[in-house]
Amino acid sequence: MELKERSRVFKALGHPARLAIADELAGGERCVCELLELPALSKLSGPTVSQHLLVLKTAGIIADEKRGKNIYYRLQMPCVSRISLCVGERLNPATR
Amino acid sequence: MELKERSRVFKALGHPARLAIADELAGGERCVCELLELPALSKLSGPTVSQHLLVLKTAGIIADEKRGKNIYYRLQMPCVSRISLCVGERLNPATR
DNA sequence: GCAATGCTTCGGTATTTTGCTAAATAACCA
DNA sequence: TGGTTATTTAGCAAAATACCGAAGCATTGC
Repeated sequence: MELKERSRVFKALGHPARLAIADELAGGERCVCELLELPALSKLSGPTVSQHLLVLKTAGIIADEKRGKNIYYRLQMPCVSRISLCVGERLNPATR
Repeated sequence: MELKERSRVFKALGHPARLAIADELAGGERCVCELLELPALSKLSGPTVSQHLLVLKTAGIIADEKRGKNIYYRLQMPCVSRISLCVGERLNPATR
């Protein structure tokens, strides 16, 4: 049954908006308001982004913490950033 | 726009059947008939598995080659096997 | 040529996912 | 207290995905 669990992690990353969030959080924690500014997310409504955050959290990829008025998210599965790099390299080997 | 392309790779791996196929192909090339025998795929119909193979191929994860009566698939993105391992470790750190 | 095998493509339905607006909650400030 | 800001939850329509059976296409063996 761990196959299903493992695939849930990939599924969570399998959406441009969510991958953009993971990429951004690889650079350190961000509050939701900061994430909303990302070019890749700027066309989505607040609730939609919130929904994507929940998917990532449920998969165990990110964690949240409330501080004051804001909620901060951070990457909880550090290997995700390495993964993303590796896939990116494979995709356009010509660009290197 | 490479964000979308990269997320397509994750999306492709984000299904138990397809992840099982990728796992299996990490051990070397297999014909479709062999893949159909995998426990994780044994409950799916031939057409369905074929469909999953197409998704993986479209994402650039696997490649196929016809030899005689059979079609053989192989992993074209080797880093995928490493990725899968890394996620697996993260998921149940207790079991190690 | 004909039948059998291995796999894919087609057409359809059921389920899941995505994204929205409106409404709720929570913290802060005046 | 009442208003404002930051974010989530609820409910819903539209789009995408998953799955199947039937039909199609090569290739092989007789």
